[in-house]
Amino acid sequence: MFGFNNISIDKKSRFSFPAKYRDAFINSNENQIVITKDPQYPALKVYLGTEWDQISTKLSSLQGLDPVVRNLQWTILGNASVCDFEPTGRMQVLISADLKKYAQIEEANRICLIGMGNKFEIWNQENWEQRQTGGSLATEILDIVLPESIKDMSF
Amino acid sequence: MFGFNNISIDKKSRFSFPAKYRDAFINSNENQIVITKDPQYPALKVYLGTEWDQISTKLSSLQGLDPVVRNLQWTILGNASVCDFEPTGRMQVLISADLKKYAQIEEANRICLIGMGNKFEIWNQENWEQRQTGGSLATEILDIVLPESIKDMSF
DNA sequence: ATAAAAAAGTGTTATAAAGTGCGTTAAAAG
DNA sequence: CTTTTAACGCACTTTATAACACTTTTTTAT
Repeated sequence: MFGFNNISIDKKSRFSFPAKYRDAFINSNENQIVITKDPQYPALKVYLGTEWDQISTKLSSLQGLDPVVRNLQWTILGNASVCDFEPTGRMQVLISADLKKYAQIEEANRICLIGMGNKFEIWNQENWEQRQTGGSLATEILDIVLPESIKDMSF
Repeated sequence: MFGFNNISIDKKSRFSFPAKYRDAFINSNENQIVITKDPQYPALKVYLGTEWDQISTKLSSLQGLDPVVRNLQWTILGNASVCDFEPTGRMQVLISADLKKYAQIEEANRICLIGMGNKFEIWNQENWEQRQTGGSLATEILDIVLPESIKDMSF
């Protein structure tokens, strides 16, 4: 599940996964898709249900009294939108108004869906291009000092 | 049970859980909801009855001579409001005047209900936004030195 | 102490908005 | 040229919320 896709979102804020990923979804028996905020960039993360279960379980088990951990829990768990998903059907997923706003795709009728192996990212086209050509984005957050407990996690 | 929801509270201080959580409540056979104070932030914690039983049992069994433990017991146990809850019905819950005040949602007719997996948080919208964008809140309490006995608990 | 009034809590209904499903058309791929 | 995929439009369903009516509890005044 790799690669760049420029796809449309309809008036009700739905997009469909490109057909080329269908087999992969069917093979790993996915029936849920989870979209949430990227903790560093104005972009969205898209996890398959099986992957999400692992990440969310681990993240919610961490000691939430550490402010960095608590912030990650808020961002990732607190913004997760879980959608039922049929790999044999239209593979359509709704993006909530709140997540659209965060990724700055409120107005857009096109988004960039980037396959990153076990997850996807959703970007506003301009932000993606700027990021690719080395520019930085107004809202990005880079200087996080991570506590030991999450240094071995990848989101 | 994840995700961000901006929902209304009516004139009588009731809110209803979004319908998307209904199945989860039914599956875990919940018939009680507990709302209490968040020990660190001006926010509320919402536990399912089954989860509450575990947390409250464990917390009340701790040695109450440690001032930090005692404070947590007061805050969490001493402010808990237990509501009957029918997952198959309207899923409505009343927020007491006292808890509204603590979370600074006295005037507001909207709240943020944040699904964090096994629990929810309720925030006043402005506080939530400020917290998410890295700001700190006047009433938050961060520098708690935790006794060993609660380091493995997550509230 | 009792009655009246006010407040607090519970439940129902109506309606607008949001979300879902599916058929059709247009575009792309084989 | 045929088949598959992507995008669009429409109709239907579900959900959220405000408005209203009723019951119970608390407060106030006599």
